[in-house]
Amino acid sequence: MPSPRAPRPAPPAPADLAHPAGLAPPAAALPPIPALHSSVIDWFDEHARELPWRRPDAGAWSVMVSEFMLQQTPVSRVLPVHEQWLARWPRPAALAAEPPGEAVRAWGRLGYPRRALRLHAAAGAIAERHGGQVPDDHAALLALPGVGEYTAAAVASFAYGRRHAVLDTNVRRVFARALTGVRYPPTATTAAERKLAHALLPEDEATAARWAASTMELGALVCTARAPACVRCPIAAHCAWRLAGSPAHDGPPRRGQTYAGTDRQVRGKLLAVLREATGPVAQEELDAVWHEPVQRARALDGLVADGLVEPLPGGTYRLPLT
DNA sequence: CAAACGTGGTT
DNA sequence: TAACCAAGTTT
Repeated sequence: MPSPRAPRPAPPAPADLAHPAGLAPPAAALPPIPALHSSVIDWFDEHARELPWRRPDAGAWSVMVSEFMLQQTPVSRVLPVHEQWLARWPRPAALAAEPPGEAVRAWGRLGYPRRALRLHAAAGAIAERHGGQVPDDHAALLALPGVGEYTAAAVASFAYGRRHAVLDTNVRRVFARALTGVRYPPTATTAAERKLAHALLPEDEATAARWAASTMELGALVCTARAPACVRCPIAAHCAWRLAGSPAHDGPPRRGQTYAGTDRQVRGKLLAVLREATGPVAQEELDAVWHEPVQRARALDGLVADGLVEPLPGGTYRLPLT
């Protein structure tokens, strides 16, 4: 903790940073913030996975494609699709030159296919408004379709080394445990979390970018949701949650999303047929994927409304050409 | 701000 | 096996 007689304005005390919401203080003080940075970054230097979008020669487009694909989809399933995607569309303009349906088809079974549509639209915007170069500015990134607060910060930070708080589910969990002392972060990102993340950001731009990647990787590999591997954690000795005895999550139940029988499942089945088809698909073939006609029609209408499916005059359907 | 939005692996 | 979880965004 900084002395009250510090000769110059000291950075805010760790305990204050960690408890903007007035939660109980941790059982022990954190080390100086720079030491915390070093611990996690040093761990990252030794244990980071080698991923295609992290290679030195990976461009901003590769990073951006990975970020879209990784929105709610595990790395292991993204890897092969990302590789094919970059081989086929090495630059945004190449993707933009093709019909959106091709993006949806190439998306395969990654899930949430609207992301493919948005990535295609983002590529078009980049080609038209940014000279074909993925913007390095957070605000410009945020203006792109499918790019939210997290993705804008991630692309700016990982692709361009810019200084941004990158708050994904991994980082939020690491901060919740190590600094706030709770097992899980709130359901939605709060102002307190943003404040904490910004306060912890290293001053130096390159270090800040490294810190962002490091904390995210720590959450993905060690400080995992169900079974954190604290024995492998570089900051376990300082973790507020551990020091508090690793208390169980107290708030409301995490989240439960049933899938069977939902419109989402029906949409998935319909789109799977259209992805595999080479030409227009007859209504009857789509009817075969789901028995209940009302829900089936609602799902198909939804896909059309979302621009994922294009209805043709003859009562047939295909992935969108425009 | 809660709900919608895919898919598949793990516990 | 039902529930949980995975680098979120949009409405």
